[in-house]
Amino acid sequence: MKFSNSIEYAIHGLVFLTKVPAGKTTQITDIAMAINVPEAYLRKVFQQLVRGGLLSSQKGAQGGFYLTREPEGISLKDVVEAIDGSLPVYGCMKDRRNCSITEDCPVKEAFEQARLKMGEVLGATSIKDLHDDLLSKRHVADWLKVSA
Amino acid sequence: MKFSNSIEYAIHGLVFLTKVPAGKTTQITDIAMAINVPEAYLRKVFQQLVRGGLLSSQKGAQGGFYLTREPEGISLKDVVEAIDGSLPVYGCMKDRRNCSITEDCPVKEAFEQARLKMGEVLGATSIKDLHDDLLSKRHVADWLKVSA
DNA sequence: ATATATAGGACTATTAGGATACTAAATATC
DNA sequence: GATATTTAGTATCCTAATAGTCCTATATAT
Repeated sequence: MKFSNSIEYAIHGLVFLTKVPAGKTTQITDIAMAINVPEAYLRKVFQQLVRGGLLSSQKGAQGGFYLTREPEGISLKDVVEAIDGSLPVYGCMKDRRNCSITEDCPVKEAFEQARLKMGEVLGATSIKDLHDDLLSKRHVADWLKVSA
Repeated sequence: MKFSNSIEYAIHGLVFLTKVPAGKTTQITDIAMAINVPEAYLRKVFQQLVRGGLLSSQKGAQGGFYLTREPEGISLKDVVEAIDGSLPVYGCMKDRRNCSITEDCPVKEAFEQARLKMGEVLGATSIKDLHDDLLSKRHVADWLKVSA
């Protein structure tokens, strides 16, 4: 069980856009090249982020993508939910078993609690945090090379 | 992103075994019938639980499965790890991108923190808790029917 | 008008999970 | 010790999800 590649691509794409002056658009070709992921696939991922409200886009000449909100307002939880739909869920198979528990199932509740905790942590980390951390930790070596 | 069916089958199988007197073995056929899941598949799931040390098995006539530890010593985290190998992981694709961060990647750290929190919660709930909850909540209706 | 860029759908490939079937090995019991 | 019983282990199939590509439609700045 792991978080999808799409999530990683999305995060890196968003961190990259943090460096772009507000109001300016960036084309998918440039972003894909900068973070070194397949362009056609990143386009798909970015479409999901637009639908999720994290990005806005402009069609046509001189168009491209830009952040809808400030990077400090975009949490990792937002990204995961925009891409995967939700944090890891306990999917009860009650119809396949002969189980009549219609509510307050303790199994489901335990997993739900865990999911909420996870959400709290991911919700507390923003794209801006990641961007700043990356710089401050001086992994500047080729991070800047790819993202500046 | 969801927890696998195998995990649910494992949990219900383990809760069922909680009702069996210590030292007594139960055959997979009976367990599968009781919790209403495919026998051949449950056998495979139980093999994973044996390898994970949660169950022991005895071959031959009058053989079967039995809990290795007391049910209060088996947490949901143990079950998830025995089946899925680990709680949800952030799988970094650094080799596909040109990224040279070898340690302390903030993205990875954030997901790792979330994973640990989730582990804490799941680690705090035991198979016995679930069993007792199910009884006390009086969903006895057909839960007892299938598990007694 | 036209060049340029995203939107969106169709499509393929690869991988993981769910499920089954069959063979080998262990053991209680007679 | 022979045998019936029962789990272990493996090989296989099916299905669904993820990863990734490509082509066409649509919007827009110039």
